[in-house]
Amino acid sequence: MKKKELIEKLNNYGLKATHQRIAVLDTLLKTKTHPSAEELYKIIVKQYPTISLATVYKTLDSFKEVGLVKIIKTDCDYLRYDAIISNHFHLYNPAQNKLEDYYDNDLKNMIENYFKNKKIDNFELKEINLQLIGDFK
Amino acid sequence: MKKKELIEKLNNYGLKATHQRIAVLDTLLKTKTHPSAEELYKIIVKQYPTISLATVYKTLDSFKEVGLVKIIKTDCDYLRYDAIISNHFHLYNPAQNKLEDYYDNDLKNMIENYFKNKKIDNFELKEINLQLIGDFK
DNA sequence: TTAGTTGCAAACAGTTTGCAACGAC
DNA sequence: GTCGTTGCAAACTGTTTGCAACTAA
Repeated sequence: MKKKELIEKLNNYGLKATHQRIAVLDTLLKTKTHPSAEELYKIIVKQYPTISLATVYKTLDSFKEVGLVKIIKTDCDYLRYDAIISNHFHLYNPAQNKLEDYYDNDLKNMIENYFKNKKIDNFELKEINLQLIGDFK
Repeated sequence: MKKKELIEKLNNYGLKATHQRIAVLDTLLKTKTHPSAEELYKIIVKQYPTISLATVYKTLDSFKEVGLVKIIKTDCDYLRYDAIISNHFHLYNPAQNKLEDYYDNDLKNMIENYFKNKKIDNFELKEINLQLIGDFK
């Protein structure tokens, strides 16, 4: 994504387009591993040596607040971030600590249809959070 | 569950039946809210004033190692524990931080059948981790 | 110009660890 | 008696915060 587009995206979400935010958003969009704040920081600091880890945290928190990213929790002991593109699931392997996106509209539709017919007592479903645990081959 | 049964259960899983472990297992089985280590500690310490928080952590970790409990991660910033009884899903509300078991064999079978026919490329599915996010009424 | 953002260092929360005393087997 | 477990305090890790300096709009 070009710098101009990144700025536009930030503005669309009501955020000032600072260098730091542009760098974080750019890096997060480019990184497919669902990185932690620290991982993002280590990548960004190479191009942008004055950025601080706290800023990465604050930036990710702002992004989360406006809905630009989601937090993913896995078995590992830090938060991972997911730049939101569309509704999807995750594949995860605890031993490798590897997390991948999994797009499957059939599965998504199947589950959504299931809950159109079947209502859960005393619960109004808003969102489905599905992690598929297994081994990458 | 009676004390005798608790001891038996611990032994079956290869664990020495100490007072502390009996208390933690007993409390965890009785508590339906999927408590954190600290919550369990606060309950147990009333009956057993000398137990320490570190012991609760160590105990829960032993339980996890042998497969007596599972860790559940939600939006909240501590770990919650689930005494394993059978395969089930979870309902979760982030605002209330409320987590409930959700048993639904139809849903479970539907998803399992789906993956009998549809294989994921380069991934061998072992386990399904499903959280239903929404509002309790 | 100014309200919001950054960077630093210090604080924080939940969890883990080292180790001497203890207890289950 | 032995070896694993406990309890304490201290350490650790990831994350958050307070605040003065800075900067995008």
